[in-house]
Amino acid sequence: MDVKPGPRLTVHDLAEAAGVSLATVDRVLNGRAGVRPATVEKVEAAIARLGFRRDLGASMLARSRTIGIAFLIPGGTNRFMAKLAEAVEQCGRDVRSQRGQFDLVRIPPMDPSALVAAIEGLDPARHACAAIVAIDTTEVRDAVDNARERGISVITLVSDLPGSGRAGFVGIDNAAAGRTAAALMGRFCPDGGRIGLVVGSLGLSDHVHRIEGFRAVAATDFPGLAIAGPVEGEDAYEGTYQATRDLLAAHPDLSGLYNAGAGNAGLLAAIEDAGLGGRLRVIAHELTGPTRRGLVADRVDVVLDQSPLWEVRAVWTTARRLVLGPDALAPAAPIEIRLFLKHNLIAED
Amino acid sequence: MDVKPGPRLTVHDLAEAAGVSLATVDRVLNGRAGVRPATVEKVEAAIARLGFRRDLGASMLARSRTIGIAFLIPGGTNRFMAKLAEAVEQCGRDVRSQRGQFDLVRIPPMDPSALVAAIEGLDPARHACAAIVAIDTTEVRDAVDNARERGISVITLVSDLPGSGRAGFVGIDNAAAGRTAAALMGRFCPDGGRIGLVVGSLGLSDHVHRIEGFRAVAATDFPGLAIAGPVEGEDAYEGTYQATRDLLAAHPDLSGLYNAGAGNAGLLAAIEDAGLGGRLRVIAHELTGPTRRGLVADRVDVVLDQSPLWEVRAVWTTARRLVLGPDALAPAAPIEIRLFLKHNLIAED
DNA sequence: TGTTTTGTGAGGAACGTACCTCATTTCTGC
DNA sequence: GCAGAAATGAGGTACGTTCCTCACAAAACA
Repeated sequence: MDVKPGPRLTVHDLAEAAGVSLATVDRVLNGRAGVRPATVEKVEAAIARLGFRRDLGASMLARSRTIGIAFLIPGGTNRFMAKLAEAVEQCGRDVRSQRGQFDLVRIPPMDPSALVAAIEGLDPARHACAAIVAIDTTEVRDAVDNARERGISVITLVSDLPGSGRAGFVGIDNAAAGRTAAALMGRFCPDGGRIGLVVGSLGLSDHVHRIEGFRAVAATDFPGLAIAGPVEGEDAYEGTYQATRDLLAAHPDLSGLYNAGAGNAGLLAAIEDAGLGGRLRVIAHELTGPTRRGLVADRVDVVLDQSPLWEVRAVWTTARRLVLGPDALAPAAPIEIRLFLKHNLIAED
Repeated sequence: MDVKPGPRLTVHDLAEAAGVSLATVDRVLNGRAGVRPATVEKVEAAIARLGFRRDLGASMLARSRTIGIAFLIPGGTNRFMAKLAEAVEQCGRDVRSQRGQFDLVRIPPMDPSALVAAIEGLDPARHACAAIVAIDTTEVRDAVDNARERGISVITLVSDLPGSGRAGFVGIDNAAAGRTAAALMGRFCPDGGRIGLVVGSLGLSDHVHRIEGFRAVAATDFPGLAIAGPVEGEDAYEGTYQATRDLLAAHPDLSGLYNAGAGNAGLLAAIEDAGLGGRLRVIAHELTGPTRRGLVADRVDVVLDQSPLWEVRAVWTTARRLVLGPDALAPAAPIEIRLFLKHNLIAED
């Protein structure tokens, strides 16, 4: 598989090397029917031998097709979702020069019916793909399967919908995130103690997986740790404030809090109002305004983050692969769990 | 700046909107001379108004030019450099469909003259850019400036060469990495103690910056911490083994080690041979075989990592911007300091 | 043997941009 | 008002791929 460094390898060279015509090469390359298996093999052998990769720019140009992706992102006050929406806008600007077309739709948060309605309202002619932050209910699952039949590939984003007909998932391994949080919390509380758990909703699979991961490592690696909760804060200020306040009141001995959901501003306010600021180990998710300020002020110890921008880019890569075929492009790298302390904070991205 | 969703915006539309001819639009877009400032402004206003972005694929196609990048990567046993070389190969395969051509050259490690010779041997006709892992000496600096004059843009990778004519730097903020390491080490050693510092060489600016960052935070935030070293391990097994062994012998009271360089296998072997395995807090750089195994075996507490693959991709983005102009493409995001504990380890990338 | 069916070849027209030549217009300085 | 320079317009070709149509050959059927 030695690759010529000289003039660019084209489909013409490939046809010649395979001993077939350009038309046949094209049929093989684009998976069109009407080619004998033996001939397909000849062409594929030549591709491997020459190390041929089609010119993606020319390919997209000739197709004269833009890749439309609808991003269905929950609205409301959730800061992470706001950052995600921002990332869609930013990445959307960048991909326009690669024939990408992102459309951002904010939908009511925590509302399966609204999500279903949004999915069903999509037009396959305009959007080859949809990226959704899944809510794990049967109706959503059905809507995803239905969209697939209508010709819309659905990619789940941040929160997955396993077992459905989604074309892919872009997001972190939430169980691993929960395990990591537990490992850090265990280190930060060497004398044991009780840790309070907070989530947005137990209907969100990402939050549930985090809690499960946390519990698992806490039980095996740090038997000295006790657990309270989880309580649900609805991923918003008020709900999280109240849930945290009640949790702190019920367990005055708490030595740490792990918020697997959003609503960090409310959580931190409740801690402050209880006069516990700085005396609790706090681990939270997503680097946003409140968590960033919390790190700097020593009110948050560690933030686990998934980069919205990377996630949107991964959706783009996944969608391109769906349209162009898996051979045209390398798959998107898995999204990583980023750990932030006060000292390795990065500038806004 | 409302963007039409309909048919794709082309240079023709742009010409019409600006009230000029296609030729003039072309002259403005590609920075050619012979256009009145007022006309340039008209075109740029139209670009902004329509939100025009040229089709990168068509652009590269018409240019009929491939972007050649030479990667000058140190050879030897350094595992990180091996991963970097691997990333060049992998990313090189992917970018071929975008008219990229990566050439990997392994050069003798820690050898400024070899690096200089490699730079001077580059052919501007073949390589528009060179990515080098810089060694901070005057001769290297001169070679970079010289290459620039010959028409080769040099991008420094991993280790920077500030003040030289390099076209950009791709790598982490090493001082911030050192500060982060110190913050973690301080938390892990709440009772103070002495921390041993190891580097590959004090001639490598990245290692030096890490040490400086570590010292700064240790001094201000953790006055209880004392420091031994740094000792130099030459970024290889034997040197690092001996340097660590001597350090441990000279300071039997050591409570932690921070290796700002490579040679982690040697470092861990020396710890094990001294019978200190598991009793020292160890913070190291770069997620490679030895550090990964060290994490799993509880011999390494934290690994700070820069992703070679991201770095190579960032070089590609930077090089494309150099060739296509800064407006054609968003700049590469800064490389992040990744923190790995046992629990958030990722699969090989 | 003739007639479908299926596989293959030949050729050409897009796609959006770059870059070339040549003609024409508009600005300079005098 | 004129020569000369500078700015602009008009129109073409090329890049590598996709996707057509049409013709022809080889296999399958009767």
